[in-house]
Amino acid sequence: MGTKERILETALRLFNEQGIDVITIRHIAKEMEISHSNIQYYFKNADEIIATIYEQHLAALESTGIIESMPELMDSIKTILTHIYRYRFIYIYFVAIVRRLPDLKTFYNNRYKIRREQLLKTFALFREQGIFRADLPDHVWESLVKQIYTIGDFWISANELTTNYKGPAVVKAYASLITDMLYPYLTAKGRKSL
Amino acid sequence: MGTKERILETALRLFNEQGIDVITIRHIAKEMEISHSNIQYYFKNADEIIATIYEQHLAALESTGIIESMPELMDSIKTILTHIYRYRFIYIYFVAIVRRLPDLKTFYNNRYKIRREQLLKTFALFREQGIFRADLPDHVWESLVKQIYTIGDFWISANELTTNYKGPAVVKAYASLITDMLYPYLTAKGRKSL
DNA sequence: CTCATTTTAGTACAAATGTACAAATAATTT
DNA sequence: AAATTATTTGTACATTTGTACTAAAATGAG
Repeated sequence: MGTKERILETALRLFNEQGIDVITIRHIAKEMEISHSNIQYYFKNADEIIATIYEQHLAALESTGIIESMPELMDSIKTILTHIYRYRFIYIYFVAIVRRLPDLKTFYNNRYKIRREQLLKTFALFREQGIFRADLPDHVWESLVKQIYTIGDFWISANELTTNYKGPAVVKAYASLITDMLYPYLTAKGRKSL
Repeated sequence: MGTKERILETALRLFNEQGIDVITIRHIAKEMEISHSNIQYYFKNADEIIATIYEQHLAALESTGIIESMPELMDSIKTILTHIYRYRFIYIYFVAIVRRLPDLKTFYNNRYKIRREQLLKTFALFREQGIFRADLPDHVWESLVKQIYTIGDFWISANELTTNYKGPAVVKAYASLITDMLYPYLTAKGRKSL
């Protein structure tokens, strides 16, 4: 593994453990036992490291087309939550990061628009399949997408406020929270498919 | 208005506008056109100011007993969201703040426990009144409380990621998001009561 | 008015950080 | 082997911040 990759890995670990407000290039260098000038050779400053990690994360989340069944949806949710957990510092400092790096906001919004469409199509499909209720107005489904996104982006933070779950176990807990979230939208047939 | 109150007001404004990671005692002093030593006379450091503002906010949110009707619930939600908007920096930097000031976590958790009980009781009441569905398992209601809290704590952040709504208008938008959130839990009778 | 107390201002200093630059070392090419 | 390029280190400097301390100014009590 090259120096650049080791920098990114060490930075990710330190950001996750201690936060972007206390970790500087010098801390990362000390942890790696190299000079801070060496890191500067690859990244001008800490913000550039953060931006690179963020892009890595988004690339790993690359969307996989429209989801067509309930088990597929569950799988997708768990995969995404696992990725988010690995890059959890991003979500804990999300607003501070996009304020410092406005470009990332564009990335985020582009992705959001695509995912929103995909999710709405999945919901429509589930209604056709008789898994989801057909008696709910459109704005409720729109709101559901927003709810899922808000919780998807901030479950890590919510958990840290209460520290109910420690370590990777939190992924399982919040995957089932999202399952519960969908429960009242299911038809009798949908509930059986669970 | 005394100097101490003016410090707290100025700090709140600057924290909301620019964030706790960039605003120091010296910035607040410059904005107020007083010396930073003067602020130090009242608060040892910026963390003490943050803690004081947080306590003010929690005091303003003081819980009002169990909610017994749908309109009362809507009112309560709107009131709380308005308070949160006024103190929005807290929610944007929530995790960073409780990491720096672990005592606030205790405050938060005590409040959460009380509110959780109250909400569950309200839901039970609404089921008895035939407004809420009676066919949903307990864990779904537990999860609903968590969902409401997660969104309640992070709607400000979620909005800033997309910047859909600017200024106080955001309160209205997210109040109706929470209304939508409850929609699939309503019975036919409950839907009419809206 | 005088004295004591409270409030405000000014200054100074150490530590941390971002940034720049030159020198040394390692790796690669010719 | 010599020259070139890539990588790493050491150092230095300006700026910011937290913190401490002293002095000045304002306020209030007797």
